[in-house]
Formats: sequence, C-alpha cells, structure tokens
Amino acid sequence: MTAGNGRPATGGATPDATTGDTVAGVVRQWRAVHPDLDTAPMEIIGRVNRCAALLQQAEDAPLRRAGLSRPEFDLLGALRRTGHELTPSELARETFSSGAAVTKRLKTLTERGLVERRGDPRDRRVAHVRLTDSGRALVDGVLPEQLAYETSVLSVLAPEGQGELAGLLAELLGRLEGRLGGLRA
Amino acid sequence: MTAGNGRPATGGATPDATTGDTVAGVVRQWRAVHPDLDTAPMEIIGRVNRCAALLQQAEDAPLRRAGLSRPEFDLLGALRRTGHELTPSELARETFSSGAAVTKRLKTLTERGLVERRGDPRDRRVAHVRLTDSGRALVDGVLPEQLAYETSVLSVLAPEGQGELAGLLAELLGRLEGRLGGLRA
DNA sequence: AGCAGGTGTTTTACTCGTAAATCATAAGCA
DNA sequence: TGCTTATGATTTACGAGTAAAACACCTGCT
Repeated sequence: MTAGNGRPATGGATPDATTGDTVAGVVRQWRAVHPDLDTAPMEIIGRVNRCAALLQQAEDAPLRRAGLSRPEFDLLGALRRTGHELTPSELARETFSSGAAVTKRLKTLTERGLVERRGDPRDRRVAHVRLTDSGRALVDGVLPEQLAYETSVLSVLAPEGQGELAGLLAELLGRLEGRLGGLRA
Repeated sequence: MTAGNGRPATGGATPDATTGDTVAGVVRQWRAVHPDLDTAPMEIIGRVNRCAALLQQAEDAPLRRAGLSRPEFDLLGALRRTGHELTPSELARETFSSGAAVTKRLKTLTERGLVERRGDPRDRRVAHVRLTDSGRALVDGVLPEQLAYETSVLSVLAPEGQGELAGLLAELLGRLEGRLGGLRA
C-alpha cells in the first residue's frame, strides 16, 4: 500500500461535485465495463488508499516546517512516547520499517544532534538510542502543531462521524493486524 | 498523522486482543506523556495510514502473481476502465502520479507488449496510449482475482460495517478532495 | 577453549519515484 | 514570417527505501 505510497486501489479520476469523490467515479467506470464483478471492495480499499495519500500530503506541511520527514518524526516520536531508550531493531518494529532504513535515519538524526547512541556494555552488538534534549524539544514543539493541523483537516467531518469512523477503522485494523500480522509472525 | 505511517506499536509491534489495534496503544502512550493534548486525530489518521499499509501489502500478492506492481496495474486499469486511449498526462492525472513516473512505466509496459503508443497527427508533442490485446487480457484476468481477494480480506467486517465505513470514507474523501485537491488545482 | 550457529546492526547494490532541466512542438501576436 | 511564451513528454540527477550480503558479537555445545 505504500502510501507509498498510497495510491488508489483502482486508479483515479478528477473530482466531480455531482459524483461525490473520485473513487465513486472510478467504480462507476469499472461497473460499466464489467457489470458482472462485485466492485464493493474498491469503495473501501480505494478510499482508504486515497485518503491516506491526501492526508499525508497535507500533513507533511507542519513537519517539513520543522525540517523533518514523516519517517524521521515517527522515529523520534517512538522514542518520545515510550519514554526510554530503544535499540535500532526496536525502532524498526515500532515504526514498521526495515532495519536498514532505521540505520540510515539514525545516521542523519545523530548528525543533526537529535538523538544519541550508547553502546551496550553487556552485548556489544546492540546500540541504545535516546533523544537528546534538543530532539525532545523538537518533538514536543512539533506535536501540538501537528495535532492541531490534523484536527482542522478532519473537521470536514462532524464529530459523531469522526467517532464512528475511528471506531470502524479500529475494528478493521484490529482484525487485519490479527489476521495479516499473524501470517508473518 | 502523528501515529505515523500507521506504524506504531505498544511496545512490541504485536497486536494485543485486550488493547485493540496497535494505534490504540500508541495513542495511550502519547496521552500518558502529554495528557494535555487532544490525540483524537491520531485515532483516525493513524488508522487510515496503517490500514492502507496493511491492505496494500496484502493486496500486492495477487498482482505480483501476474507480474505487475500496483502502479503498473493502476495505469493499465485506467486504460481499461475508461475504454479509450489516454495520453501520458491524462494517465498521470488518472493514477495520481508524476509525468516522469508515467514515462518510465510506459517504457516497461510497452516493452512487455501490454500497451501501444500512437502519435497524434495534429499535435506531434502528444502520444496516445492504448492497451494491446494481451494487456487487456491481463487486466481482465487479474481484476476478478484481485476483487475476490479484497472481498475476503474485508470480510473481517460485517456487511453493515463495510457499508458504513465506505460511506464515511466517501464523505471524508469527497470533502478532502474538494478542500486539499482544490489547493493544488 | 574452540567452534557452530544465531542475532543485532550496517553495508552494498539496486529499484523506483521525484523535481528540475531539457527537448520538441504548438499557438499567439507584432 | 519570426519571435515569445506555453505545453506535452522525456531525460537527468538525486534521494530514500529494500533485500540480501557482510560484519561483529554472543551463546551453547562438546
């Protein structure tokens, strides 16, 4: 899904006020071409992907102002919210990224003085990473702006709608993680 | 999204039945550290991102069996569902990707004999791209498998839940596209 | 002790996407 | 016509992520 990632499951189209969102238009096109197929999944998966892409693009703004990419912020955030040092492998698990990616990010974050590494005296293979004071200050400074921005973006939905959406997504995600996550474990 | 690419986890990245999804755990950690902040947006944005990541990973399987990446499938799908030729710029718009990316994908898809290019006699800058017979056959062969797979993945939600979720996402997406999409246009 | 195999981290080689520059052509206008 | 500006597409240079190999170190067995 990468939002990389994060492209519509079936492609996109131009938004049209009379049609609703772009995904609705795409689904209509598919149905016209393949009336026999059940296109219902596109209505969820296509929208999840497209929402993820749009939200990320929007969201990135406050972070960039702070000179951080989202993956970098995720890494710093993991250290901040857990409140203790983490090893590179733990960071990889926490941020759902590969060890190699973590290594690279740690390199630049260390150079920028946002995190520090400490060797483990017991096991010299492992490193312990922690936030520096300025790294912590950066996270604490950016987070409120980030949340405020997210709140304003989501305010296009009424509060009850937001609650319902969060609930449904939690249910979906919880079961996907149990099912798909379990496959890998 | 503060919860990251939807990548957070509670302390291990393993979902916990008593906790719900991984995002719930992350939000709890943030609240413990910053009790003053309104973390509600994470519950939606974090989950959207994480769902997108998990669904894409899952989804990729049927496509890869056909030797296609998702962006490639999106491009072929745009040609199939519109039913007519598209220029590279139209393809870029339809698939929400850059022109340069489309150029590269067209190159490999052309080499594989899945699409063909035709010059425009009126305006020699533009190219018209269409599916070859085998390109069309590939899309038509993969799409049903893809949809069946998506249906089975989403079946972790009850049908009414799926409908509600699709509706809420449509509302959110429609307004985001109107708001954020408008900024770029 | 010494070695086999395992684990944490980093490095290497590569893919893929993007932004910006470039190329080719069109369209408007003096 | 000949110039200027705009547009479609491609190329270039580069950044970021990944998988797999390499490296460093630990652990258990004999």
